[in-house]
Amino acid sequence: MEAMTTSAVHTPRGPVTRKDVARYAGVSTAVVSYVVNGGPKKVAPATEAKVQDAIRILGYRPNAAARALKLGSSETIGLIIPDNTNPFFSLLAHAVEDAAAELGYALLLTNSDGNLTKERRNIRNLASRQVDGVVLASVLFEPDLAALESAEIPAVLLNHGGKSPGFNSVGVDLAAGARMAVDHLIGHGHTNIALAMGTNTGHDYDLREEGWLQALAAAGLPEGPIVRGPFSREGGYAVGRRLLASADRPTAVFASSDMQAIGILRAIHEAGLNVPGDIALTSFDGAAEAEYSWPALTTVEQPVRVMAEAAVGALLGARRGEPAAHRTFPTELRVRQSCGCPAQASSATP
Amino acid sequence: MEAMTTSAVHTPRGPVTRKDVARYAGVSTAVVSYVVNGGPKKVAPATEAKVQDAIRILGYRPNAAARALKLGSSETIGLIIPDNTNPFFSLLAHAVEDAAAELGYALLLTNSDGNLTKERRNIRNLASRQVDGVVLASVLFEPDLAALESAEIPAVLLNHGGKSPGFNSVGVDLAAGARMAVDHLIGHGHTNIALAMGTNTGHDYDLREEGWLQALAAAGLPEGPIVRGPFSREGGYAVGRRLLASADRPTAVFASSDMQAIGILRAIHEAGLNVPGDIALTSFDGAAEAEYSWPALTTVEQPVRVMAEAAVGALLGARRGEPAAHRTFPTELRVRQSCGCPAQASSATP
DNA sequence: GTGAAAGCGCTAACAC
DNA sequence: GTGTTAGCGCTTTCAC
Repeated sequence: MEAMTTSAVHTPRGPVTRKDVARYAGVSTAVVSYVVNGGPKKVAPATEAKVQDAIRILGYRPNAAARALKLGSSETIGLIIPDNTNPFFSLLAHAVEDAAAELGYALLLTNSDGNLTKERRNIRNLASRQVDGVVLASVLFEPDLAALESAEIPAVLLNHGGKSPGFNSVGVDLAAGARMAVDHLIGHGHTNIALAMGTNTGHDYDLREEGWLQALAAAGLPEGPIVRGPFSREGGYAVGRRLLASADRPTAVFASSDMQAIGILRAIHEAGLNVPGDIALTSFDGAAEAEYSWPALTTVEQPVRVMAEAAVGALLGARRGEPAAHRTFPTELRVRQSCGCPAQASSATP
Repeated sequence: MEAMTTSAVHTPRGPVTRKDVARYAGVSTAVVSYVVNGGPKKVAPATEAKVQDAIRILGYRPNAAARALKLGSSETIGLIIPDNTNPFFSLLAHAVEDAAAELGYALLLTNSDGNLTKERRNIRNLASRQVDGVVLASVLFEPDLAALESAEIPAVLLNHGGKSPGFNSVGVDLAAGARMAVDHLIGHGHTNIALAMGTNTGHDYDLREEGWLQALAAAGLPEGPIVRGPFSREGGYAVGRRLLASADRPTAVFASSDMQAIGILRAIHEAGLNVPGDIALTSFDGAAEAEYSWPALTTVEQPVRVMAEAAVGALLGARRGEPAAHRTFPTELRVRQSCGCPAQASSATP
């Protein structure tokens, strides 16, 4: 007698597949697909209910690998950044994750550690994983996207000048942002304004440097000293010490990233000097950390969330055949105290 | 005549598959597999060379989805954390990514934003994506792992007391770490030591609180004030202000995370008070940011990289049938200046 | 040492 | 509205 086989149906061995659901609900596997995906065919309400019950009771979850194989899409996007430990990139990663999740995509995170070999390996790895797109903050100005191209995987470059036609990119106007920060310092009456510039592996001329130059020139001010070092707290610290030791110590400095500014701040404190009294400081990025340094940093904020949404949008747009484009977003000056502006009266009451 | 069909072979339409490689190399698809995977069968050196050439020339990259479907493993692990923007978690994410990449696994990053609904959704999502394991820093003390269990996906809980037998977990001895931090403050002569405790969604009694209590009791000191707030800079700031406004203002405070300490530091600075002169401070986690605050934070450092490696190891071990276990790692006190210790002479010379 | 072929779970023609 | 079925690209058993 077959009467007891229902118990076997209740507990299929191993993971539950669409076949188990179909059997349990007494329908074909196609119908299960239609229900799960809401199409492409319509299903009678009664049937749908039976299937939904079966899914719930059996605890069925579609196998994403099978789906990816069939569809040629993993519903996943890849992110390649130098270091997700850097506040700017961690914010970006979070924003990209949110934007992707919103559309049902998951995020594969990879760090290149500013290392070209790793970046290449990550690109290849993501390509073989059938990601539907890659957001890349490259070490290089012209990254090697061959692996992605041959797999027809769209990519979007981050904070890239957009000089490579044919590639999607999103970024901010670095020069304009830098000008804002330097102009603000000029507005405070400074005439000897240094630049602490971050150094990248292969990038060419950074437009923040140009912005600094432009602002100085426009105000008829002489070029201040330039110090260069890594985009990191440590890099900023080293650069800050050099600046302090120089003969014509500047009265203000524009740092190309918040992390560098944080390091510079430490160097200044250690020297027993005061910010902004002895040296004023502005920087770039708008990291959360910049709001809690002492004094709080006046910084040029990048609209990271908007940029992340645009990046994910561009990726998915590219899949639908939209042409590559460069999208530039405006930055905003977050005025705090490191520049010399007075502290706002705190609205919080203890 | 078929002579010219080679040109068609050279440029297979669409993505290159293992079949194209086989045809080009004049072998069967099985042999291509053997070569790509280094087994399970041996291949003659000459044949192998032909296949490797074909792979290179055609630019073949294995399809991970097909492989995942066949093998039942995506060679991917999932990470669920409250917020990858928090330095502790961003460091963890980086370390997990490294440990996973080392073994050929990729990392699917998800943020729960401290939100139970999102955490659940992320768990289910990762389960359906056939991840080979999940590292979970849960909002709850007893997360709902049903989706993972039914899919037979191992999980490892992070910084979980290890009270749930049957679950893998990795963490540090929170009480011992807290004791270290508080003992150090006691060593500086403080007798009124407050606790700034972070609040989690569903976690029960946090052992850092117990450690603080134990240290005080062991020294015969009275219980200091406790203030509670979110594990964030903002939370710390609010809590700091409350502490400063209280009648018997403490002369020292132990904060349960670096982020809170950063916020407290701001509150103290704004009040025109001095750290460590007026109020000494120690905290917990060992974030990079703690080294660059002013003054630099004395903090209990968690060995994040080691923990990440252990977590990934446990996941893969579980796949091989190893029993679940709780691994506890030692913390270390990074002595800097917020506690009252003198600054080390800096070894760097500008 | 090499090849043929079954089948992983799913989608979407196409037939009814 | 529902069912049948052909593959997506890969791994691996089994035959040779």
